[in-house]
Amino acid sequence: MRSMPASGTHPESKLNAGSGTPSKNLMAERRRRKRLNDRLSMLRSTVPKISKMDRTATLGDTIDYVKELTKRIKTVEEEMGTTPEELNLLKNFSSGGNEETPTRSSTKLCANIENQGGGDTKIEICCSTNPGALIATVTALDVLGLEIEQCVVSCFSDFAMQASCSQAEGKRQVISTDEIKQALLRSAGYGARCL
Amino acid sequence: MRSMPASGTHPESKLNAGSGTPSKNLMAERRRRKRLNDRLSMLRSTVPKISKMDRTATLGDTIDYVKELTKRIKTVEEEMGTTPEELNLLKNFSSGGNEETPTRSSTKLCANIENQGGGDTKIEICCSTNPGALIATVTALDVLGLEIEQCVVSCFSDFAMQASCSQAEGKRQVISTDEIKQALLRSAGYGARCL
DNA sequence: GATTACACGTGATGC
DNA sequence: TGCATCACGTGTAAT
Repeated sequence: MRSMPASGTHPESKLNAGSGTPSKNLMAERRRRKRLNDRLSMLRSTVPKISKMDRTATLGDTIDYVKELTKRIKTVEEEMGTTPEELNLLKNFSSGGNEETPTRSSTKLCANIENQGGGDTKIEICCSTNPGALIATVTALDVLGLEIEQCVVSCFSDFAMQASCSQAEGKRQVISTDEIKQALLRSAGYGARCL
Repeated sequence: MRSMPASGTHPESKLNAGSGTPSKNLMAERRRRKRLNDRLSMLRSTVPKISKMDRTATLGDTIDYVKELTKRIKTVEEEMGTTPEELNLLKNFSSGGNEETPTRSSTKLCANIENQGGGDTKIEICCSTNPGALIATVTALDVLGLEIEQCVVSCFSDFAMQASCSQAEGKRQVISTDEIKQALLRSAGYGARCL
């Protein structure tokens, strides 16, 4: 406890005792110091791991904490980025979606969508086998609000999938077949791996 | 630029000019100030958003940044908890996994797993249609390191899926059929909805 | 020219 | 005892 460091001489120090504009600057410095100490206290209360009440220690702990947080953020967001392609999908959707298909040159990738009327849609997609293609496609359909009624999947030399879907209630209705195609190509071509 | 604040009088200040043990403490204070400034610089280089080079501003920005980071961590981790059921699955796995199957009373739910040898496994699962059952099952298989080679899905009155899987390389090998069954029942019965 | 921010040296205080 | 940390008042450069 350092407790009230004995401000010693009250305002008006030795040299500028009688002048009219004596401690203008002094007061400013006092305020500055106070602000700084307040910030320091806030820091101490914000950062959980405070080893000592030292100024330097506080700053050091803060640095460590920030680094640790950014690290965690990074890893977690990486997992988030690869695991559910939904976010990327949604983003690509809201931002127009027809920039261009990222056709991942030199790997097979094609899709065929047929609107059967009555909210029913027939899906065919085929691409070179990549881990996660199936899960990405299923997720993409889910995001699009297309419920799979029946599907057949083969993942040997290529990944091939045929599915009959119905438009889920309450989801974004009236999606064009082309939108569906773009989304599926995107997700399947992405080749993102889960976990 | 505040640039080399003119240290003014070199070591040996006005009062302790001739004494032998004069500025012992002085040096210490110098070192202290240096350490503190170093920490401050490290902070400035660690925190991306530095509005001004002020000491107080630096601390303030740091506080804001830490708060923002913790906030993002919190929200992201919350999303992680709900969106991919993988984490729940993995947790259930590492913590024994055989507490009891949460058999979601009054809804159909059954699975059958056959080990075909050579890392090949035949999966059959059937449950009352619930949104997300397919995606949950596919995700679960992915987490288990089982790559789907072929599968057939029907989602009309019930959700039914048959699949031939092969053990993915590098993933946790030698999973018992019972473990697979438990995991699948869990995920399918969960009925968790993505997004 | 007034205000702001900093570094400096020093005395005080707790380990 | 010395060693570390702190608050203080002041000089001074930059805005």
